[in-house]
Amino acid sequence: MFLSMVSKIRTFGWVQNPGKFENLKRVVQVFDRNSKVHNEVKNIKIPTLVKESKIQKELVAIMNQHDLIYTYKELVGTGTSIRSEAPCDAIIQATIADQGNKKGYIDNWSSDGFLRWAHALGFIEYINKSDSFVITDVGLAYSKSADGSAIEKEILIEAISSYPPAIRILTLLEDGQHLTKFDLGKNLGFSGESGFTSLPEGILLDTLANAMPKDKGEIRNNWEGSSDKYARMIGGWLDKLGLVKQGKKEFIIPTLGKPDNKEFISHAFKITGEGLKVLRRAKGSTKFTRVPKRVYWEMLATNLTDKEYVRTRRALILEILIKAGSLKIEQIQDNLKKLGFDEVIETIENDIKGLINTGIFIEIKGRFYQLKDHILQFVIPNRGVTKQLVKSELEEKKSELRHKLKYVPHEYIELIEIARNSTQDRILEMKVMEFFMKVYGYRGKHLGGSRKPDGAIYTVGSPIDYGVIVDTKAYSGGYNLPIGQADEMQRYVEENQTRNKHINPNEWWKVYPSSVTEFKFLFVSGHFKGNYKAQLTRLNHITNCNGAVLSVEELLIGGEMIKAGTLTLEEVRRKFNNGEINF
DNA sequence: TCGGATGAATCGAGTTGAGG
DNA sequence: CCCTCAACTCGATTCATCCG
Repeated sequence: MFLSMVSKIRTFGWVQNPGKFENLKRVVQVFDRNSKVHNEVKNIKIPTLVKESKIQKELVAIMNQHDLIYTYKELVGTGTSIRSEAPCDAIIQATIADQGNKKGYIDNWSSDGFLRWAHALGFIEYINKSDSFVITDVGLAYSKSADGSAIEKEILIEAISSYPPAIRILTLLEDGQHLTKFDLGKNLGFSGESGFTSLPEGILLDTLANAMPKDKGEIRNNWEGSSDKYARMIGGWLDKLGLVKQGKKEFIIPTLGKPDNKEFISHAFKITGEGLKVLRRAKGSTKFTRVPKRVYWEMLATNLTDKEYVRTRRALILEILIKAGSLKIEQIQDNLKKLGFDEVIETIENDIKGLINTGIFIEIKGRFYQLKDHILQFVIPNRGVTKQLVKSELEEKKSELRHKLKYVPHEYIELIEIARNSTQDRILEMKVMEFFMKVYGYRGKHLGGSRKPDGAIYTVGSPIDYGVIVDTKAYSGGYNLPIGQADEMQRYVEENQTRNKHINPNEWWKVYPSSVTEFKFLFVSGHFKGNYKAQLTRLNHITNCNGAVLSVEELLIGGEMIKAGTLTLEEVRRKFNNGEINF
C-alpha cells in the first residue's frame, strides 16, 4: 500500500443496479478495441444516442485513441433532476439498453453501477491521478472469451472469488442454511451504518403479516435496505454462476385469529455443491493457496458523513494486520496511534467486524487478531498535509458510545447517524421499534403505513402497565416537532381514547391488550430544538395524556441501563413529563 | 420478479459580493 | 481598484427505497 495524491473521492466495491453478465461483458468490451461491441458503441450507439454533437465527437474521438483510457465522466456521464429525461452523454450509458428499450440507453447511476461491477471483479483498473480506467489482462481475457463458453465461466468464477463481498455471502451460506437477503444484508459489509442499511427481518415479516393483502406486494417490493439490495444482487450473480440457488423462504407468522398464517420472502439463497467448492478454494488451507482478495480503500465506507477519515482508519487497520502476523487489539491500537489515529478499542473491534463482514478473513483467537487472507496491494489516497483527517463530532460520539455500551448490541449505535439522515426515515422507524422490544423488553408492533403511528409499545407485568404511541423522525438539523406532526400525534392519542372503528377503520389500537389502560406518547429523533416543549405541553392539555421526546442517544443509554438492571420500565413510565427524557 | 429507475440529500468547486 | 474570505449557487455524486 502506498499513499497517492488525488482530487476525486470515489466509491467502489458496492454495486447496486447491474444484474446481467451480458451487459457487464459489453462494458468490459468497450475497453477492447478489437471487440465488436467497441465498434458498435463507437460507430452506431454513440452517434445515434448522444444528441449533443460536441459530446458525441469527443466520445468517438477518445474511443479512437490508441490506448483506451476513459475518465469517469466519459464512462458514466451525468444526470438531470428529471432522470427519465436525462440525455445520453457517456459511453456506458450508450453501451447498455434501458429496461423496455424506451430510450435505448441507461442513466448515469446504472452506468456507475456497471463501472463499479467491472472494477470490483478486476476487469478494469482505476488510475487515481487521472480519475480514469483501463482494462486489465483478466478483463481482456474476459472480453475475448466466447459467450457462454467454459472459459468465460471460469474467468467469472475466478473473478468473483477474489471479490470479498461475494465470498462473504458464500461464507454466510456455508453451513447450508436458507437465508434471505435480510439475513445476508445484516451481516454484509459495514451493515447498519449509513450506506449499508438493512431492514430488521422480524419487524418486516410482522408488518407483512398484519398488512392488508393489497399492500403486501408493495411491502415485499419496496422494503429493502442498501445492504439487503447488495446481498440480493450478489446472490443473483452467484445464482447465475451456479454457486447458490435462489428460492423463496416461508415463515409462519401468527396473526390475530390466524395462528398458522404464512408469509414468504422471495429473495433467499442456499449454497450449491459448486458454491462450496469455490468457497473452499477461496479460503484455501494456507494463506498462500488462498485466492488473493481485491480490497479497495473506496469500499471501506460509502455514505458516511466521515467517510474519508473512516476509510483511512479501516485501511490502516488492514495494513497493520497485513504487516504483522498476529496482534492483540491493544497493539493494533498502538500502531494506529502512531499513524495519528487515536481510537478506543471498541471502534477498532467494530471496524474489524466490518472488514470480516466485507469478506476479508481475519481470525480472532482469544485476544489475538490475524489476517488469513492475501490482500492485493491497494492505494490509500492522501489528500495532502493541508487537509488533515480529523475525526468529526459524530465519529467522536459514536466511539464514546461504543466504549460506554456494554450490553446494548453495537449495531444500534449507528442509529445516531441514521437519525440525522432524513433519507433513512423507514430504517430509523423500524430499528427504534426493534430496540424498544428487544432491548427495553416492551411488547408491541411497528405499524407504519397511512393513518397509523410508527409504532405502539406496551408493558406486561409492570406495577402499572402502560402503552406508548411512538413516532420517529430522521432529521438532519435537530427536530423542532412541527405543528403538523404534533397534530398527527393528537389524532392518534384521541383515536386510541375513543377507539371508534368508523373514525379509523384500520383499528391500529388493537395492538394494545385490554390490560393496558394508561397511555403515553413519544417522539424519537436525533436531537431536539426549538419549541418542541410548547408542543408537548399543548398536546398534554388537549389530550390529557403525558408525552415526551427522546433523543436516540438517550434511547441507547436507557437501553443500556435496562440491560444493566439499573432502570425499570416502571421508572421509564414516570419520565413522561411533557419534556425531554434523560436517564 | 428482475434489473434497473427515480427524486432527493449532500458535498464541494466555482461564483459573488461585502468589507477593507 | 484590487484582494480576501465567507455566503451562496449549482452541478456532480450517491443513496434508499421504488417500480414497470
